[in-house]
Amino acid sequence: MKNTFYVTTPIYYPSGKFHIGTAYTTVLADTIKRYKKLRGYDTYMLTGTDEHGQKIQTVAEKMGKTPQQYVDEMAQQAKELWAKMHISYDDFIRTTEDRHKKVAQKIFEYFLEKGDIYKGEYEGLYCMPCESYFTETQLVDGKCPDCGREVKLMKEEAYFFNMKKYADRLLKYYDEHPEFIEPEYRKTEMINNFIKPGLEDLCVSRTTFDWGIKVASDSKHVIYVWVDALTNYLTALGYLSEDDTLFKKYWPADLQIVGKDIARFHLIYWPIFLMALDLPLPKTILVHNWIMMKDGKMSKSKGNVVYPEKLIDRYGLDATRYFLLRELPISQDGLYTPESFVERYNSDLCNDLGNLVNRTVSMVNKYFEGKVPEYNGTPNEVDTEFEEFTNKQIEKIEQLMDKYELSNALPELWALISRTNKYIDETRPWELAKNEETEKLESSMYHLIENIRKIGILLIPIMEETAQNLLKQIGIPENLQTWESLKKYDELKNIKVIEKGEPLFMRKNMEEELEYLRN
RNA sequence: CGCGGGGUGGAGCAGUUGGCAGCUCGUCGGGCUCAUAACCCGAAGGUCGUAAGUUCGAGUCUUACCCCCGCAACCA
Repeated sequence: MKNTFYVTTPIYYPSGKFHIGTAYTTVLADTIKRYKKLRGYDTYMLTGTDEHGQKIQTVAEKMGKTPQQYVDEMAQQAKELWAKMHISYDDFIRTTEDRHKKVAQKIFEYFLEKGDIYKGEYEGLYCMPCESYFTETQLVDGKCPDCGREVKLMKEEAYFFNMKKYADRLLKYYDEHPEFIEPEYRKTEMINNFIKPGLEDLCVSRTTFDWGIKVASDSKHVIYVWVDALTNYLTALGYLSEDDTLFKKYWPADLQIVGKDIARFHLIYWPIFLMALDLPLPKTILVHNWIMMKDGKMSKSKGNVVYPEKLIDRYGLDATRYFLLRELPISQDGLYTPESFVERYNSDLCNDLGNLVNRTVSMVNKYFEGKVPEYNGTPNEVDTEFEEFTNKQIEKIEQLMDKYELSNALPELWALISRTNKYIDETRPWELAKNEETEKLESSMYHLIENIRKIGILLIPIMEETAQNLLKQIGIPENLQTWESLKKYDELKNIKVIEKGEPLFMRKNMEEELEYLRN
C-alpha cells in the first residue's frame, strides 16, 4: 500500500495582495497534510506562484518595475504570509524558476512532436490599450471590462492543443473513477457545459506579449497560461529533470485542492495533459467554493476584500484557521461576517474549549494538588456512557477527516467538547470533594483530563499552537500525543497539570470587535 | 425549455436508503459555583419556496411554477 500523500494548492496569480480566499485554500491543504502526517503518512505539500502573463506585465509596468522585480516581491510576500500562517509546505514553486521553465518547454515540445499541439489562428475580441483578449460574455456592455473601451475582432497566429482527441477518454475516466472529482456535481457541470457540447481546442501560446516562457522551437511565441501553470505540479517534483526522485516517490498526487474559479482547468485540461504525457492522474481533485461577504463576492471595486492579516494580528492564527475551516463548507459558498467571526471566537474557542481546559486544570489543582489520579475504572454510572460517547465521536471525526470534510468534522469535535463540559455538571466534583467521595472524584478528574488530552490531539492538525499549549497545560508527554493513543483510555500515569492554567482564548467584547473589523 | 447549486423556527446551517422536524448563535426561565458574567438544564419560536401528484405516511420521491446564486470556454 502506498504510504505517501502528495497534496497541492493552486499556484496563486500574484496580480494583487493575497486575500482570505487564498489563505483558505492553503489552510485547507495544510490541515489535511498535517492530519495525514499524524496518521503516519509520508506527506509532501506543494504551493507556489504563477508568475507569467499579460496582467503581471501590466501591473509591474504601472508600478515602474520590471516584471521580474515585481514577481520577486510578490513571491516573497506569499512566503511571508505562509510563514505567518504556519503553512507547512515542503516546496514553493515559482513558474519563473529555471527548473520549471525548462521542463514546461520540454513538455510543450513533446506535445508538438506528438501532434497534440498544432499551429493555427486565434481569433478573439481584443482591447488594444489593455493588450488582452476577451470573450463575449466577459465584455461589459460590449466594451472592455477593464478599461471600458471598444474591443476589436483580431486574429493572431497561435498554437492549439487538440482537446477533442481526448474527450472520450476523459469521460471514461470520470466514469470509472468516482472519487476523482469532489464534490460530484462539479463533474456533471463539466460534462454538461463543456464536454458534451464538444470540447474546443485550447489556445496554448501567444505572441501579443512576451512575459512568459518562450516556445523553444518558435521564439516569437510564449507559452500561454495553461501548459505553463498546470505543469507546476509535475515540475516541482523534478519530472523530466536530472533528479526525479521526488516525482517517482510522490506522483500521482493524492489530493489537489482548487477553487471553483479554476475548476474547469483542473478538471478538463489538466487530466488531458496528463493523459497526453502518459502519466497517471491525481487521485482526487477537490473543488471548494468561495468565501462570500454579506454584499456578495469579494472584490476590489466593492471594497469588501478581507485580508488574513487583519484577523491573525488581533485574534491569532489559530482562531483564524478555526474560523475558515469551521465556517466554510467545501461544496457551498460560505459566509464571512464580522459578527460570525467574533461569535465563533467567543462561543466556540473561549466559552467551550478554553473554559473547559481552564476549569479542569483548576479543579485538579484544587482537589489533588495538580496530580492527575490514575484510572480506576468507571465508578460513576455516567462514566461508562461518557467513554462510549467519546469513542464514537473520535470515530466520526476520523471518518470525516478522511473525506476531507473539515467543516463537518469540527462540529463533531465541538460536540465532544460540549459533552465534556456537561460531564462536569453530571459528576459534580465540588460535591464529591465535600462529601469525600474520593474514588468518584478521582474518576471524574481522570476522565476529564483524558478527554481533554484527546481533544488536544484531534486539534493538532487544525490549530497546532493551541493544541500544544493545551497538552502542555495538562502535562501530557509526547508518547501520549499520537493519533494511535486516541484509542487508549487508561494510560495516564504520573501526570501533573500546571499550577495556574493560562486561558487558551479570552472573551472579546462584540461591539469593540465589530468596530475593529469594520474598519 | 443551456447547465449546476440553493430556498427548513430571528440569523447561519444539518437532515443518509420517505416514518413523530434537528444543530449552533440569539431570546426567555431555571440550576450550579470548578471556571473566562463562563458551564449545565428547560421553554418559546417553523403549515420545511408555491401548487398538484405517488404513498398508510414526504423536508426527503414525481411533475409544473416562483425566487436567489454560480457557470456558459481560453479572466488565475
